Amino acid sequence: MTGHTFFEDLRNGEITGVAYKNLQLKKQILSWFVNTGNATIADLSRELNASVPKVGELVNELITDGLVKDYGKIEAAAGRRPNVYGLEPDSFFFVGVDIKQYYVNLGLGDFRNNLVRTQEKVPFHLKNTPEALNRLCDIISEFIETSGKGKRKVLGIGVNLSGRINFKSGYSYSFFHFQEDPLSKVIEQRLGISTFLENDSRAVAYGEFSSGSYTHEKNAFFINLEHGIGMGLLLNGQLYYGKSGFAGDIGHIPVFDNEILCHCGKKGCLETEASGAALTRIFIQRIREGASSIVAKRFPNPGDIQLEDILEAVKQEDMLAIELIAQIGEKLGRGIAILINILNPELVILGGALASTGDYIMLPIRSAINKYSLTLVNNDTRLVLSRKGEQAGMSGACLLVRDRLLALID
Amino acid sequence: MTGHTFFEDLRNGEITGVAYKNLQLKKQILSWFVNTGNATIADLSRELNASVPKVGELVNELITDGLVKDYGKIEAAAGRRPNVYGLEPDSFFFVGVDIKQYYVNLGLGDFRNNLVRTQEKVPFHLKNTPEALNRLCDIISEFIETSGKGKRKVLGIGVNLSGRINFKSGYSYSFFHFQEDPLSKVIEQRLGISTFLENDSRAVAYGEFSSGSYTHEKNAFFINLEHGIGMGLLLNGQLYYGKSGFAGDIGHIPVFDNEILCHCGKKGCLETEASGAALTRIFIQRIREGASSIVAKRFPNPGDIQLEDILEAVKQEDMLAIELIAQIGEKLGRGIAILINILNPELVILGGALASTGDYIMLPIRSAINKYSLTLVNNDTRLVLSRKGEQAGMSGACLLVRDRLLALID
DNA sequence: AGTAGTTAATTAATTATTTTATTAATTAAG
DNA sequence: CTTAATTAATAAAATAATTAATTAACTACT
Repeated sequence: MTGHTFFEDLRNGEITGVAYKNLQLKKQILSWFVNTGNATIADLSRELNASVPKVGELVNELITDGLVKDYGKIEAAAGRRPNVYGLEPDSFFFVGVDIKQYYVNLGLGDFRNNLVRTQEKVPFHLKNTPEALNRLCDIISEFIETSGKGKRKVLGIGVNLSGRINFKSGYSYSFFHFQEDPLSKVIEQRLGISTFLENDSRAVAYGEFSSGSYTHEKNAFFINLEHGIGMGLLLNGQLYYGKSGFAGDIGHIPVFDNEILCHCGKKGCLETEASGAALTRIFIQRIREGASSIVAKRFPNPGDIQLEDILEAVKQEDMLAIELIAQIGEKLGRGIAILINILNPELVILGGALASTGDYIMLPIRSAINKYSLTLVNNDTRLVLSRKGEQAGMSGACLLVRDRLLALID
Repeated sequence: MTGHTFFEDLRNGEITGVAYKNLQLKKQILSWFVNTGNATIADLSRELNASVPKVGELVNELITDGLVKDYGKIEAAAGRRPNVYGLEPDSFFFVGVDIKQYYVNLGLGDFRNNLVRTQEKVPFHLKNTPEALNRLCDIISEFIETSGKGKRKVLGIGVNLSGRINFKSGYSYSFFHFQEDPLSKVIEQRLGISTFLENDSRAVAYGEFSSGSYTHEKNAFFINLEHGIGMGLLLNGQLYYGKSGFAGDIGHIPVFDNEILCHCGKKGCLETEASGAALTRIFIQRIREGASSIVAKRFPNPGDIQLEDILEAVKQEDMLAIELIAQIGEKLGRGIAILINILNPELVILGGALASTGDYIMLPIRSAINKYSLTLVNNDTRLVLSRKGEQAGMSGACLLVRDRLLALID
């Protein structure tokens, strides 16, 4: 016993020798609780290759720090019943902020990946101005104050932003890059709480991968189908960033021989024909060419039609919308087939607004994958729709902050 | 001191407690020597967070086992000079077998990644028959016997084979899959030495990544340009396999809208227009259409022209060959641009037969990458030519066996 | 050349951890 | 209802590791 708390030790870079090893073992214990769930002293001792008294001592210290809880005795086939231990959900909390184009979702997550409070679709217009940044900070600040847990109980804030993000430096290259300091530091100073920035698709991906059904998968994609196309990659069981954190940019891979200029400045990007933006563009064009659709009736000016309207129309079985979403799916499938051939994943999760059309987009994607990727490889790959929807963004942001602060990931 | 050698402990799965921890620390010490080079006791103690006496004890045990060597004292700015320790090259050896279409390269590698003996271009025709397998075993067996080191000194054999390989099970899906047992086991039983199978491009990639210049890179591709296109991926500092070991299949990603049937059964594969095979096909076709080339003179029947002849012609500045290799490069570059966008690597190494044409293929690739991938992302990426050539295959095979047997990788 | 200042290696002392033994808690069988 | 069997938790003993102290080896400066 050093008398220092887990977090004090963690922040102390000078820690060596016995204290260092104890800290490492504590991290392993917490990591086990996070990834595998509750466990007995005997379980931990066996799995982490440490003696029972040692594990018992460290677990007790973690209980003293408020991070771990004794969940009481459990059933046993025979013999004395063991106590199980696990994370203490009420010890500390994390705030996940999921920034969309026209609104923000905020979630307060506990240690065990439950969103104890959420505030969805808070009006906010994502613009690259100091005013928008101020407004964002105010929204987060008010959310924390009204959450009733007290600011000191909030260990960290995770912010999901679209575009290229370098999470290590905390810089955003697409929004709020008008000051010298990295964005994460700016928010941190405004709110007085540790803040981590993350690419939105990657954060959602982390939420999906860490939640329930998919914790055993080691190599997976999460494909975020909104106006643009984003992706989060799980490779060898780790979130993959690439050299500067720009990995996963599937939207701008050159796969078409078209002349459509993408907003990235290049031609032939996947996004030009297989994104929500492309769907909207093509839909409006077809309406203007005289195609019939239930959407057309509601909009005297076809230019006013939004992506949401088209997706709504799919659900109402509008023929034009269904036809076009299938086309988009077919093209997306070709892009995904490329990835499957290269990375041989076990799981592909489709999420984002377009994924809400269910089989209408999923089946064309599946058939394109079968057509364009090698059977031996794509047989390994399960294709599923996200079932978490908007939750995944907030939850992923909270999880990333938790796991970074506990130094379970780097 | 348990009295057991490192390898005995390693094989003993039942090992627990103190002995287990000592074994782990020994692995870390060896790993340090492998990846970072020689070190003093003090260095190791600092880096591995273990005390000086403990490290000293374990290093001495490793010396007793013959794995580690005392390299004597080194210079120091002040104070008593430390002894440095490192791998003992002569303790054990590994055999790397690089199987090509019409020949085999064999190399005997020591603990420090030196090929102490090689036997290149041993005639061998890669066919999917028991006879070919027998001949292969004979070749390996003779190489070991004539190497002069004694069979007992050979710790393992690494075999590189093209096509899809599952290294964990030891199965090959493209060659020698006519028996029930995995191929690695068959060879192992024939020769009496532990054998590991690996995809050829991945093995070469490992050789390149582990050798000298590129040990600091964490995310890199090695692209193997032969008749087909293969790739080895290093992601987050680890060789990447995907779910079943099929990752890296860049040759069959669908990027063209052509009608050329690939040998994989699909259309539009990158290989159909951007491989050595495509180069040969197009070259012959152009000759038949009446194009002039120095190669044409040597072959009354254009159908007899081989890839090697065309590559030779490039070096002699044959205009047709140069024109076509640039075309191939441009198309390859587009495929590589896709990968760069998705994986944001820091290094791309071009290897294989086509890479021997140097700038003739490299420059078109580079310009296509600039054209098709995002500047922010491709600025991170260094594109280089392999300088190891045929050596990389043998060396990579040896390294993979070494690191697997030392349990440095899994 | 001698000495102060450094750093390595070794040894001794101390601290920490694991192992073993013991006690406690529980189930199932007789 | 008692006892044997089983497993957990705790305590004591034995072992092992670290830390601190010492000695050794070397440099540079006076």
